Amino acid sequence: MATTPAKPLRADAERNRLHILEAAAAAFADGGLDVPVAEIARRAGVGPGTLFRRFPTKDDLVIAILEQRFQAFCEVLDAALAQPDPWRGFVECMETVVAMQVRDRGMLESVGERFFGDPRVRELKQQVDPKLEALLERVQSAGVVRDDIEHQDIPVLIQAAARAGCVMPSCDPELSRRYLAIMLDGLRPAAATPLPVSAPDIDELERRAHRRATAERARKRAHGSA
Amino acid sequence: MATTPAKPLRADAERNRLHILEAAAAAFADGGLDVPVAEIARRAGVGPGTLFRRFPTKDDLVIAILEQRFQAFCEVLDAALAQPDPWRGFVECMETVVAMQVRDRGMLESVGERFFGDPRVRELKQQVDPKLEALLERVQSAGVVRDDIEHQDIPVLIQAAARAGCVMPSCDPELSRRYLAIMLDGLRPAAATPLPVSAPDIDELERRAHRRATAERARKRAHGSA
DNA sequence: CTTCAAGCGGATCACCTGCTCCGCTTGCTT
DNA sequence: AAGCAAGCGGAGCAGGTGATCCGCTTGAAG
Repeated sequence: MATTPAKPLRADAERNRLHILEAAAAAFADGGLDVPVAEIARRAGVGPGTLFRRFPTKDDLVIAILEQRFQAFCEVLDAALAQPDPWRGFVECMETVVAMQVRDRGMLESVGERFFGDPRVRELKQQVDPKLEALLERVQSAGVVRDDIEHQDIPVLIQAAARAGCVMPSCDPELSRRYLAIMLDGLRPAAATPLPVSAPDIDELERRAHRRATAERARKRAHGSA
Repeated sequence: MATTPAKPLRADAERNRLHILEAAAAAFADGGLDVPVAEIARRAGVGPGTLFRRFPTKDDLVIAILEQRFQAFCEVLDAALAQPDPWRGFVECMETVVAMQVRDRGMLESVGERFFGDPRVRELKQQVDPKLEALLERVQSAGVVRDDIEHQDIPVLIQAAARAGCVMPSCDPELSRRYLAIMLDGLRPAAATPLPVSAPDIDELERRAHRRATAERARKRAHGSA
């Protein structure tokens, strides 16, 4: 999909593209999305000009990295669905994904914060959603997860657990397992007190976020030209 | 403590100081810590110069606001401890504090992220810690919260729940109640599967964070002068 | 009322960051 | 080997932000 749809890149250019992607993935993972583009270019051994010809915007670069991450997410979900024991599959999936997020500050910041509502990210999510629904349906049918959980809750809980293990600069995957365990216990039918609020309408939230972002951008342009 | 220890401020200056604090509290609450200082000054109806004379650094301003917030937190804890039913006191306290955090993006970002490890914030936390321990001790003695929870877990869970309701730009206090409810269910003794990881040593994490921040600052100065 | 230091605020600096431009280089084609 | 377009990279631009400086204003003490 992202691989050379029209014109085959020159050999050295393609090599550079890969270097950039590699450097960006590493930089975002341990520095978050705030790492300067110049540093990514330096790490990749190219000039800023080269980077920006390939990825005209910093956002484009982030999205490219996110595509990789979502693909990994998909694979984890498939593995979970292949597990014979629904509960074990579910738990292992949650643990793996949480660990992935903790190790990747960029992912953490982008999906839930800065790129929430971005159309390209929404598309990536839609690719994951059905698998998520299947995973939840399976554990609920087996009676090992309470019925008032909905599939939109899962990513929220994943992010919450990941963040809990990320009390700032020392992100600790181990620690997040502790809080994930508490949340998982809260998902069992035994403990369930009825939930006080219904699950979020993610679509609506995303639309709102996107509208707001667009409006903000428009406001800034207007400010500039006025 | 922060109130005029040495020299009484001139009347108009004191008035301005209060305006600044008010404006900063509002701005941080709904814009996060990234709001430009200039905008706070504008909202307060003063010039940037005035603001920086009173609060020489943006950080100083943030800390001043945090002092207020922590005091409010203390009051909520006292109220919870006054509740005759331990569990109800605990739950109401958690719900209130989570709601406070959701409504105040600045608090959310500062305590767990940007100011984690800051000595002044640590001091504020120490003022809250004993109350937190008492609150937890009470529910555990009553047998309504599992025993393998430790007091350091509480702020982490609060932050996690608050963040869960903050899927970016539309922070929704209602939504965070849903996820807090799940976590609270996970705290009941009934559901408890043994926790896989021990509670964080917050002190150690804070020391590490502070050391890292100091090192980073030193690195930048060196870069500047070299 | 006079006086004067404390206070004010905006122009300005220093710096950082995303992004662009353009003269030079380099891989592919014939 | 030669020619040329695709590619390169660094100098530099635009804009935004924290912080400062300095000439003017104003509250309050005598």
